[in-house]
Amino acid sequence: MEKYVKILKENNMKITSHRINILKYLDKNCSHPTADQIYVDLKTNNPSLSKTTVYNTLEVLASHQIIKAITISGSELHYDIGNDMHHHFFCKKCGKIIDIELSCPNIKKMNEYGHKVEEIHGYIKGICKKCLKEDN
Amino acid sequence: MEKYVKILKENNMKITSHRINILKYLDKNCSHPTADQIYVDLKTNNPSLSKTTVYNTLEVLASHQIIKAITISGSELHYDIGNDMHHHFFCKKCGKIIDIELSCPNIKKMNEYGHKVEEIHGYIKGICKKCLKEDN
DNA sequence: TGACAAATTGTAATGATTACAAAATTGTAA
DNA sequence: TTACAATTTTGTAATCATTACAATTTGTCA
Repeated sequence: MEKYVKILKENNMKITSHRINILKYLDKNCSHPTADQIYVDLKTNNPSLSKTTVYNTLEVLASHQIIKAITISGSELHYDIGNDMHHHFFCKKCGKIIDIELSCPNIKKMNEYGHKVEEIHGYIKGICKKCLKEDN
Repeated sequence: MEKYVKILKENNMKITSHRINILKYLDKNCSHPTADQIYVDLKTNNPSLSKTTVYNTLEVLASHQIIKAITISGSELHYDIGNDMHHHFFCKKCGKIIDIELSCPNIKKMNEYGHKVEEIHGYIKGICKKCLKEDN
């Protein structure tokens, strides 16, 4: 059984080609795409795809914690297939989102607050290495 | 010289009553307000205030690092007057944003990446203590 | 005070996301 | 396989936060 079918089955979601394609897209593209980027890219090979379906699918996948909505840019959501825990860097100049392999040991202390923790996001903003160079 | 006037002066910003009021509002209300909340609350005593002015002012204050735009909710920006470094908890049920006094020691490692770091955001999402209780 | 740059205003536009109802598809049970 | 209920998909219209813009007003400094 295909990897993505398995994921959907495990989460009691019906198997549809759009869902498989979106999952596969997120898995293969580590580029933190937006809903629109996913829509445009998949639309070429799946002309029947509707943008609402992309939004619906991302919403249901996120609610099952299969993917994660990244709010770093502040203007639109980006999506990440949540394999390992990592942080994100956002370049204020070029808008690129770069993975940062840092883990915060203090997160365990969150339990003391009494809230139920479901997601942890570490966002760092500034100017990326590449843009810094180009500024000279 | 008043505290807020001083902040504006230090940043070469013209002194206007709207700017002082918005700064004061953010300083007194540790509630992480949105632009709209600030607008509605200040409008009552300052009928001439325009919503665009609130957006402009928040934008320029943030660009001077006097305040910080919090992107935790994903749908609208909240603002924090950045005194000390702290993280934020977002309740997915009631939408409240709660300050979390945690600091991540690993952040120093960010220098190794070569990016210029300007802001650090730690977001934790889940269900807050209060909503957990009410669910029973 | 006068001049000029910067700030403010109100309205119109933008852009991401959501609401909704009709049509299509999936999974299941006979 | 067939039939049916529940879920998914579609396309369009609405929503809501934010931005663009041009006219007007205000702050600052000589």
